[in-house]
Amino acid sequence: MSPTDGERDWRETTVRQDSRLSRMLHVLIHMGRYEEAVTSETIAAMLSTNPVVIRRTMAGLREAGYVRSEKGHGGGWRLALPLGRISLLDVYRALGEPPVFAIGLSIDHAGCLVEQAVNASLQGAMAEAEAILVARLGQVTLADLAADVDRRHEGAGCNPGPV
Amino acid sequence: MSPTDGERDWRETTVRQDSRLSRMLHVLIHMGRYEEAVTSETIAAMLSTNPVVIRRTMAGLREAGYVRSEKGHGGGWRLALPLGRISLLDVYRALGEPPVFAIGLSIDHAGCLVEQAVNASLQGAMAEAEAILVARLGQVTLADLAADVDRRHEGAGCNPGPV
DNA sequence: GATCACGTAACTTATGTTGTTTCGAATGCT
DNA sequence: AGCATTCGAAACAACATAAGTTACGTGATC
Repeated sequence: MSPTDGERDWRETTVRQDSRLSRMLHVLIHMGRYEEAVTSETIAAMLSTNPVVIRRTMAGLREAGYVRSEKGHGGGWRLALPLGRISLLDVYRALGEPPVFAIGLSIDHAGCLVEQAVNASLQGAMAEAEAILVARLGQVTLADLAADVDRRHEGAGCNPGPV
Repeated sequence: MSPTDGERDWRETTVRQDSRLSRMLHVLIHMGRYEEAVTSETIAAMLSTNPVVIRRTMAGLREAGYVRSEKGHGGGWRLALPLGRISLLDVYRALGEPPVFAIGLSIDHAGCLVEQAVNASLQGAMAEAEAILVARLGQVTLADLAADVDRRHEGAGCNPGPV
């Protein structure tokens, strides 16, 4: 019965909910508190994950010029810019602008006017929502968040290792 | 924390990009053009998918009172309300309010002030974006979309089966 | 009662972040 | 020079969930 056997043009993309932005912001703000280089291992312990995951994710930030990495003794990661020069939007973009929405459009029937109308409406709403999100992310710098932290309590931080 | 009681929880979960909303809107508008019952099989052919997927997805719409299903000869799915009485938001909610965002928060370290500040900022931005999205979805009815279709072209529709 | 069509359960598929291991390359200390 | 440290990158498994599929039961119509 299956109407279209060969047709696989489903443009379906799976998107695991992506916590890279949240995690990298966390890391960068911590880095802003210390001048010394931080190793991937230390950061991984901080986030309860693996050093390789850290390197993989921070690679985008390095290419965008927000952090630098150094090998060998005393090496690790350092901020390349002050926190005030990095917005949440900058980090988001450095991560490759991962998909914002978990809601997708079905584009099976490009010629169907109903689908066109549906998708145009949904797309418009999502574009507007994304514009708001991007605008807000662009207005907040990492320094702003660091100040929030100071406002919440003096000097407390995350311990490396599990909570 | 817990800014709002009904607030979505941003736990780390995998989320495949969800085209159910788009697809159901598509189906409902088509149903608005015919008075007769439409079988899951016909709808499935229309969307190049499986009847069971249709039943599974439409179950939410039925429970919410937007469609009715009848078994046996001449059975199938019918609208329970005129298109003008159903907003895109209604459909979204009938589907169980699936996750809007593919961006998640890391909540590994509930006691970490940095994480709290990061998540509060991200959550605020996402909540605002979601509010915009919900507002827009609530303003558009299925009848509005059907009118868009008429405006684009007279009477053309999707043929059951592949495009 | 035979057929049609939905209802539901159970299983498989597909996809991308994440987790992990492993090797190589570059850096710095002894 | 030799060696420990640390990043870089490739390769693979794990995980979660919408979508796809199969199978069987239930109820309505002819």
